[in-house]
Amino acid sequence: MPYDPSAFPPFAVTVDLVVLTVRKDALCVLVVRRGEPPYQGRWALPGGFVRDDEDLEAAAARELAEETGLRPHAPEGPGVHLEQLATYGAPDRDPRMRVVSVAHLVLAPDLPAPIAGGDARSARWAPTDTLLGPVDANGWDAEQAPLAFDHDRILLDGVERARSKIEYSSLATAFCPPEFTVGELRRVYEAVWGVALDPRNFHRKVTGTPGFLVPTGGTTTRQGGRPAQLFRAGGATLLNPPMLRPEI
Amino acid sequence: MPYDPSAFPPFAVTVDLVVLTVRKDALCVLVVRRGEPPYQGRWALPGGFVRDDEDLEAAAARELAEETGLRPHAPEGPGVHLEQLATYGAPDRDPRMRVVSVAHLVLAPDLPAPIAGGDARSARWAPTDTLLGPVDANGWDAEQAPLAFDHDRILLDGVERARSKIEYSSLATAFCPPEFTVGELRRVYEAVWGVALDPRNFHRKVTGTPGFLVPTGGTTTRQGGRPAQLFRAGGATLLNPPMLRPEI
DNA sequence: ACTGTTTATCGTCAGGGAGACGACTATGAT
DNA sequence: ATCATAGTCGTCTCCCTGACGATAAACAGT
Repeated sequence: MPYDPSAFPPFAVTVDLVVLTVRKDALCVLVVRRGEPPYQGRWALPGGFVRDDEDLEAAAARELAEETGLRPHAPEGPGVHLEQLATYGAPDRDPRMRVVSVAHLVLAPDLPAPIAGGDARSARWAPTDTLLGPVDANGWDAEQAPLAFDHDRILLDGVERARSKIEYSSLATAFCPPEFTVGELRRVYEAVWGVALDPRNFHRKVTGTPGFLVPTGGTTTRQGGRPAQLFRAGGATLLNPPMLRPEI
Repeated sequence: MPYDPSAFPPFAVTVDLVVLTVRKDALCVLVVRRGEPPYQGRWALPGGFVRDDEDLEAAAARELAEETGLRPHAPEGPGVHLEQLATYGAPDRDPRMRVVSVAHLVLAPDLPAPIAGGDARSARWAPTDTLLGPVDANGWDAEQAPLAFDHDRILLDGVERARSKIEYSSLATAFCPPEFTVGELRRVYEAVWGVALDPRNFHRKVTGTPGFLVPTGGTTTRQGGRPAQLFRAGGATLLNPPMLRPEI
């Protein structure tokens, strides 16, 4: 068909962020409170419009920096991991106009300050299990009500992506500080999967996979008990054979 | 920020299709020849604009029907499989305007007719290896030149998605007719992965996985040799433990 | 009819990895 | 000193996989 600007409908394109971290042995997501309609007062995933001259991933990185002050690193480098998740474009997902949102997934280590940087909107870390399973609870706290728009679905997809990716990649280290112990890494897996893992078998698995962990020489007792060796993430990005997620 | 239509730039949103099939023991992709600039005369992935009231997946299904006459089935049902692949939105990916394309992946069984339905554009099945590795060849046939726009990248991502998904899901059956033999299924894996698999171990694996294959009772000799049992896809969608892709 | 070829299918065996779990070590808390 | 906590090393068994031999059932050609 010939080029005709009237031949296609205009869309708004946004990026939404599923920023996950592990805090106090729980998988948490960054949510912001909406200041205006629709869904005023409800929690939502952070996000914003893609600019005219901006790539999708650049827009996601910009929004991330605006909300958290974090900057994504190169793939698999230590620190924040950013990847495209999926795109959501149901015609009625935003009542104001036709919006297509390219969701991105961010995995970050536990941040000391609640949220650095950020704009005027209030933001917080919300445990994903209270957001994803609120229907099971008897009372329905407005604080725990579903997220705005279709963000519940986006969050669910993001959590499921994280759960499956740590099986066969070394991405779980993205939830850890630059130096971490085997036990801390195990608690990441346990928080993301919501299961208990055998410390001895886990230790054998991760220390026996070449290139996964590199000992730094130091030790720490920050978890109590016997001092544990400190490691940093090795160069390996793929875990083969994968870490097995226990049957439910 | 308050709602202001001038606050966001307008985008065109399209869907592009990576339609894969296995023909003559080779992984092939559906490509169409472009009739107008840019990239006039070059091969490209089929696709088109998302309509104003149309969901993304519905747009992909519509384009698929227009190009091939195929209709996607429910997930994992026998027949055509359709899923969202990724979204591509570099500012300069289309010289005419700002276009964000939501690519979808389609896995189809070998179709008897080259392309049924379809519009005026010429279409064909192209082996993916000649499209993805043309730089290695000494001569550079225009027929084998890279695809238009960023479709080479999209194709690469689609092939990689297919390669990894048949590891841990029963999706390889989407490349097979409703009834198929173990050998035919093995040739699908061999074509998609580009490796040779041991027929005996493959047979043990697929017939020993509960819910993967259901015998229909019939046999066939369409591949020559001893008659083989016919199966159809069982209800299982996940393969656990996964089919192991041989090391390179 | 016999032989070779092709494909399907069953069986055997050795090695690797994972689950289950015992044992020991090195800290801090009481 | 004793206990609780967490880390680390070993062992044993089971299951899965890779490698590969052997048999079965069709067809093609002589």
